[in-house]
Amino acid sequence: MTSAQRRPRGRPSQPVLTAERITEAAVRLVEARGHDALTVAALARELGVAPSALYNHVSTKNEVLRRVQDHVNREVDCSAFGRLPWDEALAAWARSYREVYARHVPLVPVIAVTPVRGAPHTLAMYERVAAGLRAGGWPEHLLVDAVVAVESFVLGSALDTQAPPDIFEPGEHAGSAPTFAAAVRARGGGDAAGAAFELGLGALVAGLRAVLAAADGAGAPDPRGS
Amino acid sequence: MTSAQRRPRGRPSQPVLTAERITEAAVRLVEARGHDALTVAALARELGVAPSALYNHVSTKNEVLRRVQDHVNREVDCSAFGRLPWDEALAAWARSYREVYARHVPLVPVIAVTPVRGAPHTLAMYERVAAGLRAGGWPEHLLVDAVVAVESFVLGSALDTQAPPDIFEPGEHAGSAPTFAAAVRARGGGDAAGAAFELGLGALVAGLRAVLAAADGAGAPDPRGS
DNA sequence: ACCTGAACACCGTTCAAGT
DNA sequence: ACCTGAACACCGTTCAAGT
Repeated sequence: MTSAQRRPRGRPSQPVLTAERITEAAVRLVEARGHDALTVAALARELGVAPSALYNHVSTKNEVLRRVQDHVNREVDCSAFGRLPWDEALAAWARSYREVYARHVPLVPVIAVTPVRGAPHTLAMYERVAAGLRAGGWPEHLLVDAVVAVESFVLGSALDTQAPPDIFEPGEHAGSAPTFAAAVRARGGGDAAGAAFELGLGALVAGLRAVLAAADGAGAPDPRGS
Repeated sequence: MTSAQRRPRGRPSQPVLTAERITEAAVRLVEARGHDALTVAALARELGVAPSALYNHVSTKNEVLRRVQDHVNREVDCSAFGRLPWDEALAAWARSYREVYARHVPLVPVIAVTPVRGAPHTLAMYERVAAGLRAGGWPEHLLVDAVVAVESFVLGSALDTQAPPDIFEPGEHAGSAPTFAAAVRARGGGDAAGAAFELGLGALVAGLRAVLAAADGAGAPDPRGS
């Protein structure tokens, strides 16, 4: 069904413009010069064609973005599932996921709304996560919600990596926010976004353990410890 | 220091263009016609001036966006702090926060990187949250990380509200993702994004209760229940 | 001090014309 | 079938000229 297959005779000729080639060029461009550099004009330049030529193979720039996003998802490491208990594997997946999207922040709003059909690598990632959670005892009906919850936290945390280190410095209005200002001062230096992510990830995964235990049956211990 | 103060004599004259007025007009525009309608040209039109006139009062469109974001934060309901236990108040705050940013999705990447200095309403929100958590027993050094963790989850969940209902429908590649496809089918219909948010919020808050209990002292029960 | 109007350097996208 | 080149309808921003 590709245009290569529709080219049955004659010499192999020159490399042809395809959606796949456009995606690869877009990934190259983003990796080399960042997301701001990904314009239709730059993409066409990279491929040695006129900008309008691209529209014979993709219908919109957003389609290119969706293809890039699926491509980027291959970088997310799901290998911990099957090797570690589900909760540790989930945390490892979340760490890798966040790291990848911290390098591709403009794709965060894209992945949040892009259907998995037509995004094979994204689908493959979810399959590995789902299989790992099922093997860990998660019931089918809660599984997707649990994945989405972790994903929401991960993507929000990926955005947070872009915050300047002094984002919470209250400046001139410190007097009107004494409690918060003191808490900001008491916060450890260094990788603040990373510390918040680890705190939240630990809490979220612990809470999910409790959800699973409660779903498993009434004999499970009370996770609140009260 | 405002331009009104620098206008000591003469009649009150006509309403003057100020950063505050520009912000109000921007909020009006967004509320009436959505974020896509917020262009410099439309904003100038709303105010009855030439687009270039705005640059006498704000240095960039992004500054307008930051001002709108701070304004929007007033809508987030923090009233549960002081009225309810910290964990319930935190959950109520998170629900309101998500709801507001679900209506202002384009502001999500803005709030994630905007310093609180010069954002008085945002700072006031954090102060109420911080005071509520302190009263609930949270130590200063963990407080901001806990808030950031919840915020990351909230903002990710706000993005997730924009996902189409069939975002996880695997389509033609369902065969390569049987576990995930089955879990998607087993998922309840209705407000899927809402269900994932509530599952994650419950888990995150439960996990934070455990973090606090562990920080409070060695006598606290083991949250894992093992 | 602050507004206007023209201009600039971009965007993504369309489409008639070519081959 | 697919590419080029010109054009379109926008963007945000700058700046000389006015008052």
